[in-house]
Amino acid sequence: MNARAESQAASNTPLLHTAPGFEPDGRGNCPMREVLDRVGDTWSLLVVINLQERPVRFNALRRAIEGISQRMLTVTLRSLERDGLVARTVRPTTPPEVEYALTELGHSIAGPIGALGAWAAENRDHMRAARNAFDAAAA
Amino acid sequence: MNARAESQAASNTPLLHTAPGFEPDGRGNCPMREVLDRVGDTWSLLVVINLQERPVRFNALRRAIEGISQRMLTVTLRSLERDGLVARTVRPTTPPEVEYALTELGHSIAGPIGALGAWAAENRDHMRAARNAFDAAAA
DNA sequence: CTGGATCCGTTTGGATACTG
DNA sequence: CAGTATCCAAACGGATCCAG
Repeated sequence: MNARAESQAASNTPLLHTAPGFEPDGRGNCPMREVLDRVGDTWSLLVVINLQERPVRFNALRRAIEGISQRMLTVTLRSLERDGLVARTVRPTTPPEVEYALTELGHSIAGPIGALGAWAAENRDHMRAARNAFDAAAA
Repeated sequence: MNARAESQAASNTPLLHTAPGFEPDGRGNCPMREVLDRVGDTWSLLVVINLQERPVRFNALRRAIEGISQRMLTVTLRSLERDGLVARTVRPTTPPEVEYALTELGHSIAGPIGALGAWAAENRDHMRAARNAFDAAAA
């Protein structure tokens, strides 16, 4: 089969977005992309994981997530709240106490995230080894 | 319980990185972060999904993933190859044919990714609604 | 066909200082 | 305690041109 015929055959078998969550909606947007655009940033998943056990207050969360700046914690929490994954509760005491908790939707994403986390834990060494091998070969 | 006592109690119960894949390794790096740093970008997961069924050549992949630029496809494939998720095979014909396929490691991550994709498909409307409600409340 | 190289606008995110 | 506002450097990513 020559190159042209092969590419012809390939175009007969729709290639893209065939897995669940990847079907485009007509304007090139697939659900996966929308979700990644929202929780695929540096901090969102880490925040979700840290809220899984129980509600946590702002500065406790800040201390828990090593390396996050105050600004990014605020921004991340607002984004998660906006998407309905996190609920924000203010108790008007002095000083004010603001508690963040996962919503039902937030809890529901913890499963898939956990699956990815488990994969990460199992395969980090494998990935590191592959990376070292690749870099060694390039040198 | 006052604020100090509460924060004391909180510190007695380790908060961070308690889920699988989130335990730090001593230098603040958790597996999840490493993985997200590698496949959490705009295109990596889409490339993996598109390689799930069968190996695909460069330009077929380019056509399949709507919106990806030539440069980003190259960059993304190199990154996935470096991490051992994708294998690159060159057939020295004229014109050259370069085929990309998932490695065993690449196939193993398709499961967790699929779980996230399924969640995305099920909950995209829910997230959109939450977002609209939030924006409406802010206005 | 499969890229590499370059240019350049956009976005991300850290540091810092200030507020109720 | 829980933010907000501003500044700024680095990274991301698209467009374009060139090459084996």
